[in-house]
Amino acid sequence: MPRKSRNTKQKEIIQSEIKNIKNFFTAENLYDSIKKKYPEIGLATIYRFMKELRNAKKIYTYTCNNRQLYSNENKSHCHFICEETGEIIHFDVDSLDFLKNKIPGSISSFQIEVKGKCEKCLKR
Amino acid sequence: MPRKSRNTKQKEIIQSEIKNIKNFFTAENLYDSIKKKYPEIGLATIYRFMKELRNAKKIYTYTCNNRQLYSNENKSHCHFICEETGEIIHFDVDSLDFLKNKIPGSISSFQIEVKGKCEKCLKR
DNA sequence: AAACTTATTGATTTTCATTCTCAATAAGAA
DNA sequence: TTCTTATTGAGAATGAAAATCAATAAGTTT
Repeated sequence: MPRKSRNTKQKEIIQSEIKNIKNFFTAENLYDSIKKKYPEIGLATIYRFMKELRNAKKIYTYTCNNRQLYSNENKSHCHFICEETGEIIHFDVDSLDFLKNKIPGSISSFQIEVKGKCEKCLKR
Repeated sequence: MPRKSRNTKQKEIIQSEIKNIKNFFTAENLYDSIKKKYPEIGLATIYRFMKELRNAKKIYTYTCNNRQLYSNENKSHCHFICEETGEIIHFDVDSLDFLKNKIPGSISSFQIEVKGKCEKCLKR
């Protein structure tokens, strides 16, 4: 843990790229899109800086399919996985009432993963 | 995908060991406890058979801390992670109402992960 | 019970996302 | 300009889970 953080070209590049992303993205997603303009960027730098941004609460992180997902606006990530087909369907919950009096602290983000059978499979 | 499944000593051992477990457990947990009585068991066999049991819906699987968790009874797994200390606190939800009309199919299991600041950290 | 087919095993290797290492570079204070 | 040290990028390391494969064994067929 360095005592003082420095502003670098790489951090600017990453942050300005993130600003344009509306949905969830992986480190590889980010790496690929930045590499087009700045081929000299390193994947390790992405991972490192994303961690810094997460600690600074400037982005939110989730896990989907054993991969880390990042988001700069969504404070929740919910998906339904069909156990037959493996299909992933995203959904939203509008209220946090279901967490009321469950959480011993303050909430900054959450994710829900539901497994089951999708409608197509139920009809078969 | 074999056409016909066979009953083996190893499968019996694993299943009878699982029956005694009340909480969530990892493949390593299972491997370690079985190895005491049956040192010849292979870790690959555990992973393989757990997958088979999952597909047969005889156990439920969750992800916690980037590790796969298994359970033979719990149909849900909920935890709260303190972003400051990394402490993990488990909790339960009693009703599935919050998922009503959100899920395009039937639900067999679910997990919730909440991130935030625990009470100790809030007081500091 | 012997022969036969093929599912299963266990040791090992591979995978793949993420983290670590470390020498070289560069931010920004002095 | 010099100096301290945070940051970088390439590549190696990590670790859980999956894949490989020759040897073994389940259980069906004679």
